[in-house]
Amino acid sequence: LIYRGSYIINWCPRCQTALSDEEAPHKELQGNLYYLKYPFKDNPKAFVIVATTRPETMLGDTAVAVNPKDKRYKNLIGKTLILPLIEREIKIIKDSIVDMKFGTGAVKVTPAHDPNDYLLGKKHKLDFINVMHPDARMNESSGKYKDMDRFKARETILEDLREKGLLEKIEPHTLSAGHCYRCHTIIEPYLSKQWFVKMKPLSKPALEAVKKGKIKFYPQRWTKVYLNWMENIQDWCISRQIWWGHRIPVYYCPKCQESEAGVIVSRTKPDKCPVCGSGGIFQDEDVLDTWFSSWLWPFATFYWPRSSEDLKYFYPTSTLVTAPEIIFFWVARMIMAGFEFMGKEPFKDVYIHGTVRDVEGKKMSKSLGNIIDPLEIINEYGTDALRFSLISITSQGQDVFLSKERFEQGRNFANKVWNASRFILMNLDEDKVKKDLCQFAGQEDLNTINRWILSRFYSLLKEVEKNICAYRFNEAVNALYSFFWHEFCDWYLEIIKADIKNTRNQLVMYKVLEKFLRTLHPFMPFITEEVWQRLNPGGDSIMISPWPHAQQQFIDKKLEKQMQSVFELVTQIRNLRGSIDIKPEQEIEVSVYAHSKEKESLIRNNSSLIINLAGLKEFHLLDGGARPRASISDVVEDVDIFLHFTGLLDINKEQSKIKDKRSQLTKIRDAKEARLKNRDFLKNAPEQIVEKERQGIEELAQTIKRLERMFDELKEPL
RNA sequence: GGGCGAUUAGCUCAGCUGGUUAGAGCGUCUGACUUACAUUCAGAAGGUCAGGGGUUCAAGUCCUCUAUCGCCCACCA
Repeated sequence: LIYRGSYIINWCPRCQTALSDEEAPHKELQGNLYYLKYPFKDNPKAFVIVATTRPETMLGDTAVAVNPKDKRYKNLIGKTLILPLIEREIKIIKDSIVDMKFGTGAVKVTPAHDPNDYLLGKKHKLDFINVMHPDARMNESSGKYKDMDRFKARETILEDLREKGLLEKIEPHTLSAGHCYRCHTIIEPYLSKQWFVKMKPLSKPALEAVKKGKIKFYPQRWTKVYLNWMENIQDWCISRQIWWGHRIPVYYCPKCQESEAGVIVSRTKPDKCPVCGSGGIFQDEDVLDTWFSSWLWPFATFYWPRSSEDLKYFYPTSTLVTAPEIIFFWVARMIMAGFEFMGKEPFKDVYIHGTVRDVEGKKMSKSLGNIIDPLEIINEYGTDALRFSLISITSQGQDVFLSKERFEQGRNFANKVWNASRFILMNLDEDKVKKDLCQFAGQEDLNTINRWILSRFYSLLKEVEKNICAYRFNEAVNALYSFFWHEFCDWYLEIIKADIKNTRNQLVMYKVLEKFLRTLHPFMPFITEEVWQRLNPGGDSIMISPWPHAQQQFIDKKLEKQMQSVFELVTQIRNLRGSIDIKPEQEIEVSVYAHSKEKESLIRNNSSLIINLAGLKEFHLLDGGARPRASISDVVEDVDIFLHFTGLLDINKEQSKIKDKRSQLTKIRDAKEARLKNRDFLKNAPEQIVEKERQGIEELAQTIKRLERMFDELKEPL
């Protein structure tokens, strides 16, 4: 599969090494198209005009090519031209590769300096004249331009041609040229003897594997990019004229090196030439492309080619995580090497993450200098904050535009975790928490709030697991964040605070924190470890503690829903209180009327919780009848809320609030009704959906009625 | 010349197989130094989901076209 030969390769004149196509990315350049006149040998007054973007290469021209179908040149094929400045005789040849529409339809052919021209040169047996030194100065084949830099030579040549009247015109032209990935110098297509790998045979199993789904890309869209590259794969130039790398294991006999037998592939240096017996053997000076070493990574890291337990165990691996630009360099090649050397794919999943860009959208890189230094972020915001924030803003391989403010959220969350943990540690009675949680699986022993937080935790755990498996790390992290902050801290800890020494509360707050830490640990390793050590002094590291087991028996979706509606009730009471500027420390009296028995008992069971959270002095559960006197009111779901108010009340203001809410709900109801009526909704929709829709409308209608009643009643009792 | 991504609240972005009144963080506004946390707490305001057309009982989500921005690939001299 490996061969050596002279071909046009990407040559960096600054690094003075060959490069693979992947190492010479094309970039657009604002250049010119130069039209040069090449006179006929038998009639120096007549010309063929050729167009080129690199006039300096004309010194190496060995033909001019035209399309055989091109009427303009039909009669000129086979005629001889005089190459200006060099005064070389060159022929006009025909080839269908020539695009009649580009330039003048006649193209100068420089077989040693252009890949297409190289092919033409081979095909038409033209001379290959290299006109440049390896550093892109013109060489001895360039006549008077010898030793001039390629761009200086370009200018000079153009001047000389203009002087001779051989420069027809110059047109602005955008072109794209390869640039050295390392130093950004414009690549010179250069004829050079290098080592290559034949890629077609290698690509076959690598294509199959992805097509058949043995290897999957996440996000899926990269599959197409991979397949497209693999299908159009070109042979790989693997020799480099640089110092660092694996030296090519090839030895030459100085005398015999031009023949195949004088080129010896060997792990160790041979004593003498197998052909002539000479002892003056020397090793190839070149090294291998770094990726030619790297593509062995999945198995070379496990002692391949020796067999080992590690190799058996770790090959193939499950997931490779990398950046999009690495797909061709590394991923594709590891897959090819995997099949070639191991007979098996090297990994199952390839997760391609996004690129970190600055606020202007430029890729962050050391060479551009637009990086945010991670160490700086760590100093300023913390290591976990850095990690957490990066994960939370990276959704499914989308690029991220990074600025420093992003890390505040991570820092704040770390702070929250720290403080909540501190609070729990401060109040923890150790003898109360060394119990197995499972004995409570039968529940009754636990009150609703404890059952609720356990249900929520295990629901969260399942969600985190699901999202990790789907490579949706941001979703996993956001779920952890909102659970801990907005459920565990905002509601659960606030509620149990009043009775924190209670044995059940102790156990549950401890267990939830402890399990939560383990779940969060992969995303915030340091702070979770620190808290963990304080929670289990002298115990093992959280790193080696098992991932929590999702205890399905604690999950109670109905309870979760019920508690949510209790919390909404509390929020609504706080809202009412806020709307009339009651001081927080002032306790208030609230009555509620539930429109269903179920809701009524739910509220009754949680009344002390409601009283505490809403800061109530008195709380009444009404059983219908008249509206309490001197009160403002609101509705939430199927509950009417009345806040007793003994001071002044701006009736107009209250009425207009109710009116606003009424019109808002009416709008929604109308829209729903219209949808239900307009089309024959009932005919084709699943019965469930229709029923749900109807219920929704019915509920809205009732709420609106209640609001109207409140509106009317508001003036009377006062 | 091909291919891909983006367009959703003032800003930065989530929204997985179409299904309650589209979410978060920041910012803004109102209130609170309530002994875990002011890197905090309790509330509020803010969106014709880039635009046109289509499929569907139902579209931010599917199809199609257009616009703007960005990226990748390609041997047009």
